[in-house]
This record gives sequence, structure tokens and C-alpha cells, in this order.
Amino acid sequence: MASETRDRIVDSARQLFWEQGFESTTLAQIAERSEAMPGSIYYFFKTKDAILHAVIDHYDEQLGAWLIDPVFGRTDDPVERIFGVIDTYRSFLVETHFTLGCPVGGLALELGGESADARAKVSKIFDDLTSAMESCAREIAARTSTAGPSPEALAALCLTVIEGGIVQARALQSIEPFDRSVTCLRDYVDRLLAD
Amino acid sequence: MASETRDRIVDSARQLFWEQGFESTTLAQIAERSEAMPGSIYYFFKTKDAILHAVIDHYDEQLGAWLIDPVFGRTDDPVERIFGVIDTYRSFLVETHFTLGCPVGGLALELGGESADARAKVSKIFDDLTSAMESCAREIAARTSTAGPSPEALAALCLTVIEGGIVQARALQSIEPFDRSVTCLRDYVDRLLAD
DNA sequence: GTCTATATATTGATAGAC
DNA sequence: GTCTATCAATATATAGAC
Repeated sequence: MASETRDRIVDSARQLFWEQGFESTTLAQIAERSEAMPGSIYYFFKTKDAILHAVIDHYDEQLGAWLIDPVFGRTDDPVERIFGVIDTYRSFLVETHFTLGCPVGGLALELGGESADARAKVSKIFDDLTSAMESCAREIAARTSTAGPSPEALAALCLTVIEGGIVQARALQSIEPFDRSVTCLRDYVDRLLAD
Repeated sequence: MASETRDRIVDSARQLFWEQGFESTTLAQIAERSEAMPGSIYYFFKTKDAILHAVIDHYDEQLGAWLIDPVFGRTDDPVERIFGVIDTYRSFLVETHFTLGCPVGGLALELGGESADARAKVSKIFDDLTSAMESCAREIAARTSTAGPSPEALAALCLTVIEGGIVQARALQSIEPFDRSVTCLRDYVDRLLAD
């Protein structure tokens, strides 16, 4: 099951899906980047869809270590944690000049109708990320006196700011709409904490 | 230039791009839905990309009449206008059971790297929609005493809530994250106006 | 497990009759 | 302007030697 070649194939596919999307990526491209021949790819994966599942599983397993743990390990403050996660996505956008958005969000939109089980896995990843944001939102709620939004709602807004900011940033090829949205979210959180 | 057949082709392509994305849509599907033979399609359009451009141009021309005018004609209140536009997108999501998100946002993500001129057109559509939201945000700012976010920032957040809410709703096949984000946005606007 | 070679289907696109 | 027929390229996927 585990294999160095297999890992290379999944990692190459993951990069390509991130850069171009699932549909636009061909097996020839995966073969080229992973330096594995088509025959080798089909030794490990029965179909192209099977590669997609492996990529999504990889995100599912690595989301914590890759995105949440570094940020949450850096600080205990719930506000800093939220904006630390958001800033991680911002860095991807800026460093890749808006070619790399959210790997999971991109797949979510692309898998809209078809492949119900792949979409279900993507759904779970969103749930996990929402849970992490929710723990921060709960701490924030505990610090405020008047009634603010539910932790679930604030957590949803945080993911919304990430995904919506990415869509606009990629469309406009500018980080400005992303930053503007984040500025509002911070203002909102500040106002909540001022109560 | 204008032709009933051509209109049918563009409209069918528009629907299919909305439902499945640009890459996943084949000319055979466009031919089937528009009831035009491949030969006819290529009489009007030199390439598949030319169809894409026609679709984007259609959105560019019809965005006002299709999305903004109905909402802005219904009320003068800037807050109601903002949430009226947002609710239009919500209706698409719910009525189509999360298969139809934002036609422009979907293309924006898909055209990330390639076809720079198509992406530029998409960019212009976002600018137009942002302008409409910005006019509302400016009125809201005029009603508040203390310093709130800039109208540009609040407008960006409105689009972010739409696009980010759609990504999550389609991923989770649930309107909940969309509604939760909108609830927060409304709470934020209420707090701005309470100042 | 990895390679070469190739099958099969579908893609975007074209030619030319009418 | 619309049709039929089809091309050439590319896609996913397979067979079988090593």
C-alpha cells in the first residue's frame, strides 16, 4: 500500500489539481511531474478518480499538521489564531501570484454535482477546519458580555472570508479584496470584544 | 452577428458552464442542448474559447438587468439592497439544491492561470458588482457617527460573503454555512449603524 | 513494481454538400 | 446558415514484457 513512488504520484497530482483543477489535469502531466510512467500510475490507481480520492484523503490527514498546528502552536490567543490561519492562505495567494488558492475549496466547487463520495470527503475537511475556528470563536464569545453571534456563525464567517477572499483575489489578480474583507472581519471581532 | 441560433448556443453554453464548469462542458453537450449541430456552432464561433468569451460578455451586459436592477428597484434602503442581492444568490443555491453557485465566481476560479483576457473580463464584472455594493456601503457609512470600515472594504466583504458562502454551501450541500455568514454580516452592519 | 506499447473513446475542430 | 461526415489530437485506460 505505502510506496515511495505512490507518494510521488499523489503529491504531483495534488500540486497539479491545486494549480489547474482536477478536470484540467491530465494523467500525462501527473506522469511527467511524478516521473512515473502511465503504467506505474495504473498499477497503484485503478482510475483517475482514485487519484483524486487519494489526494483528498491526504488533505484530510494532513490538514492539522500542515495548516492548523503551526498557527495554533505559535499562540494561545483565539483572535491571533483565527487571523493566523487566514494569513496562511493569504501567503499562498501572494507568493504564487494568485495561482494557488484553497486546494479544498477549488475541488469543492469543481465537484459540485458529480462524485458524491469525493465531495463528502471534502465536506468533512471543511467541518474539521470549521471546528478549529469554532474553538476560537467560543473563547471570544466567553470574553464578551453582550450577546454576539454564535460560535458556529463566527466560525462560518471566518471560512467564508478565506474562500470568498480567494475567489475575488484570483478574479482580480489582486490581494486587495482579500485584505479588505479581512480588515472588516477584524473590525467586527474588535467590536465584539469591546462589548 | 445577432441570430436566434447564436443566442440559443450562448444560452445553452452559459447554463452548462454554470452547472458543470467550462472545462467539463463539451461541445457535444452544447450542441445537444442548443439543438444546433457542431457545424452550426463553428459557423458562429471559431473556438470553444470564443463561446466562453460570448458567455462572459453576456454576463457583463446582463448583470445589471438580471441581478442588481430587480433588487435595487424594490427598495431604496442600502441595507436591504445589500441583503437583497445576497438573497438572490441564496435562492439559486437552495432552488437548485446547491448545484448552481455563482456563475462568475466559478469561472474566476477555473480561469485562474490561463486565458488572461477572459479572466480580465470576469474581473470587470466583479468590479461592477462591487461598485453597486459600494454605493450602499457609502450610504451606510454616512449614517454612522464613529469611524467604520471604508465603503470599499465593506463592499468587498459583501461579495466575500456571497462567494465564500457559496463555496461552503456547495461543499457541505447545506445552506447553513451560507446563512451563518450572512447572519454575522447583518449583525456587523447593525453594530455599525448602532454607532 | 516498473516499463513500452497500444487500445479505445472522446475531444475540439474542419470540409464541403445543400 | 445549417447540415453530414469526418479529421487529428488527446484523453483515460490496458496488455504484457521485463
